[in-house]
Amino acid sequence: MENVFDIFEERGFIEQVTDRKFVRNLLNSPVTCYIGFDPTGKSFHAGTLLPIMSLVHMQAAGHKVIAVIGGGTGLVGDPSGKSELRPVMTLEQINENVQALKTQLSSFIDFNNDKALMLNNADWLTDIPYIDFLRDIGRHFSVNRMLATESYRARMKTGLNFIEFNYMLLQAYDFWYLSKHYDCRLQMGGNDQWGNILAGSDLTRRLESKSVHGLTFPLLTTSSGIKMGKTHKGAIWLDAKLTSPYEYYQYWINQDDADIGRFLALFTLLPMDEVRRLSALKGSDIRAAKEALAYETTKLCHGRKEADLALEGARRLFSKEQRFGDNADNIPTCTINREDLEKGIPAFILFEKSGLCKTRGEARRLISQGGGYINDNRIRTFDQLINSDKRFSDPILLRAGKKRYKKIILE
RNA sequence: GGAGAGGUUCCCGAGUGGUCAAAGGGAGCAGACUGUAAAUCUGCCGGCUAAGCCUUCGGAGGUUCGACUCCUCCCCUCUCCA
Repeated sequence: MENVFDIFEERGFIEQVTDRKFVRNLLNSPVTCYIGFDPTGKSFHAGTLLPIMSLVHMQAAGHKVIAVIGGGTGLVGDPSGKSELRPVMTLEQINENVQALKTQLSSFIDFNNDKALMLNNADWLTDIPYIDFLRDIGRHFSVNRMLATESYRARMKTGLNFIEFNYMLLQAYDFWYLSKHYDCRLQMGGNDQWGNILAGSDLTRRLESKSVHGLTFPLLTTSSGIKMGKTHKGAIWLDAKLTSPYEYYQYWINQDDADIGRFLALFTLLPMDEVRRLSALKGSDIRAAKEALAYETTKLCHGRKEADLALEGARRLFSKEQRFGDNADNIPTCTINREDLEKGIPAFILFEKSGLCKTRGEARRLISQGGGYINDNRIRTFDQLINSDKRFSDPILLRAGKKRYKKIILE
């Protein structure tokens, strides 16, 4: 079997490694590795997809993976890569999130027969006596060196409080704990975790005279510099209830040309030959590559059926010939009271009600500027009365701008 | 605890008694051009069926015809001193 390290390198997963040769060698035989995840939300989002994909590859290569949900560290809050203190979460919130994340992750990773583990670091972190911790763990950390790390240095201007300062020790403790109890030899994570990973590796060496390693992924931003997985509306969630498969598909198909090749390698499992072929496409042919990216990512996250639907729906809406038609698709919908519509609803109110615009003012602006469409006809005046007479065929399709659609269902 | 600086609309950041819903930039949205891309140009960018009205400038009070701008108290952040 091919060494995952090579797969990682080929697909662009690697930013830094503690010791390239050593780690590659280590991965020649089955190894246990871990990645920590924040329990800050009830769902993972596109920004956490990269580490998840790395676990998928690790597992496929026969390694044992541990996903650590930071139920304990979440109580403290990681300052890495953040400019401000994060709101401290309550234990209940975190526990709720941990549960949800567990189920979600299991659609990517096989947790059967201990092939993979999901642990909550609250289990070993929350009961440590403070004095013991200081004496056994704290003494191994040089404050001078900690202050020199990128993650802390960045915070020297804006401020860093003691609880955040401690985060590094807790994550280091995790790595040590996992190496001791699960023979975990490798920690992976985003590049903002580099300092924390090294801290864990140092601590383990000091405590156990054992060498454990780390590997980080590039911190993904899109070509335009925006953090991966965020849009103006907020995060792109992996949970279908928070981000529908249709929206998820749209998120991916709308990525920059410049990002497509990189994303195909990172976020799909297509063979690299195919990735290279798609990446080589030029001009408007790139759409084919984007479609592949959108389809494959949606399939991985939501399954083949949903991916097919999203693909069809998108094709129907965006193909020149027929903009809308039958209703067998999963375009976002909203329901409107039938009687209200019979009486007639001003267009801008309809746009606001449908959720296409946040406020009526926004809807007014949209329509006035020529961005409001109903069944593919531009609406002329913002307060044009929309009603259910023949001019508007039964499934009313609203469109805001070029690519945001909403289907109106009467009830 | 002492001294100083500061908290402005999504973010950065002007404003220091009326001309302020608040400069400028970024982000975002729309239009044109396109390929559901990028770049570019134009318009928009607190709420409200709006030439007007309403709610905002850390919080609570006060001075004033009138406050984001002045006074009082409180909360929070940063820098230096301990």
